[in-house]
Amino acid sequence: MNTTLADIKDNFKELGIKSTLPRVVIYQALMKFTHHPSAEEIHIGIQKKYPGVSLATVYKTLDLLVQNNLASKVVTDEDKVRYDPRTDQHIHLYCKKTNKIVDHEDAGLEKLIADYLNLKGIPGFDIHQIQVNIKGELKTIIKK
Amino acid sequence: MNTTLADIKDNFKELGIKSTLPRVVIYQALMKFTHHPSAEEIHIGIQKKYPGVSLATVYKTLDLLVQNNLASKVVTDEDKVRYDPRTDQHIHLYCKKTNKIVDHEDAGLEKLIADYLNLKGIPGFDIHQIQVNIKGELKTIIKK
DNA sequence: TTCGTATTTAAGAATTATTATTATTTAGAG
DNA sequence: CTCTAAATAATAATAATTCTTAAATACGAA
Ligand SMILES: [Mn+2]
Ligand SMILES: [Mn+2]
Ligand SMILES: [Zn+2]
Ligand SMILES: [Zn+2]
Repeated sequence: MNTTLADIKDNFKELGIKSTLPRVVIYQALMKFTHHPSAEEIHIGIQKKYPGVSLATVYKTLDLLVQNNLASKVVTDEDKVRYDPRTDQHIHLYCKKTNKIVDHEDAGLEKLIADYLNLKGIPGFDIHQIQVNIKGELKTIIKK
Repeated sequence: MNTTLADIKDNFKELGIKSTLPRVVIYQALMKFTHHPSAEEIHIGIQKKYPGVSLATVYKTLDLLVQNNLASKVVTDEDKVRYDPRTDQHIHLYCKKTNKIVDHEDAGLEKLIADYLNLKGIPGFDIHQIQVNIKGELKTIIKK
């Protein structure tokens, strides 16, 4: 993963994005979360180490990342957008209990769907992206 | 479809919902739209025939419908919720061009996914609902 | 290494979808 | 037809996000 400070700076430079501390910190924080944080969560998350970064900057930076394909938006039925450090297609599990959204890898299922739709298509519709969201509950794992 | 005024009133009565003109009108409007309207669209849509219904009532009624399983919420990456007069599982096509969201019937695909997940399951996760959203563009149909 | 400048930032105001409050109206049980 | 709990309209409040602007900063050029 391009997760070190130097990597991120290179990453930004390649895209012609000015490398500022707030941006690096926000991007790192986004990558650290596993449950797809909101802008506010990221803002809170960076407070300890980097106080003073404004919430507006968090929003603008997240937008910038999305625009440059370094992140994507994830919508929920709450009134806040959440962010994903991945931009490739993958399945999301939405936990109704914890409100966590976690990634789920299932290449088999994704291929099944893609093949089916490649073959059959959708009349009158040009497919760009297929999203599979699975709602349910994360089970509490009992370690014995 | 239970779409006549009498049907809707019966429908409401069965659920113990008081049958008021605003509610009937809002519910009818929701069913008439095919592209999954926002509360505001519904509010505007009913103005001509039934002016004076407040936007707050539209919101409250839509919530009531959702609570009683007569409608469901549909989220998008815009900051407004849209509503669906269906509550059964079905596929949505999101048109990036027109912002329309249209239903797509494909029992074959839904069964394919359901069977696959029934068999394989998702470790550590209790599946309640599977949502398939397909983003892309509605093709302009050229009638000759 | 400086500069110079276009870009970015922090702060706070503004916007916008949605929800809450409350006085008034109304559905519908009796 | 009356009575009353529930619904409505009007409007204020809330909360996520965006906008505005003056001050700070990155970074290419000198
Ligand atoms: Mn909102
Ligand atoms: Mn909002
Ligand atoms: Zn993800
Ligand atoms: Zn639908």
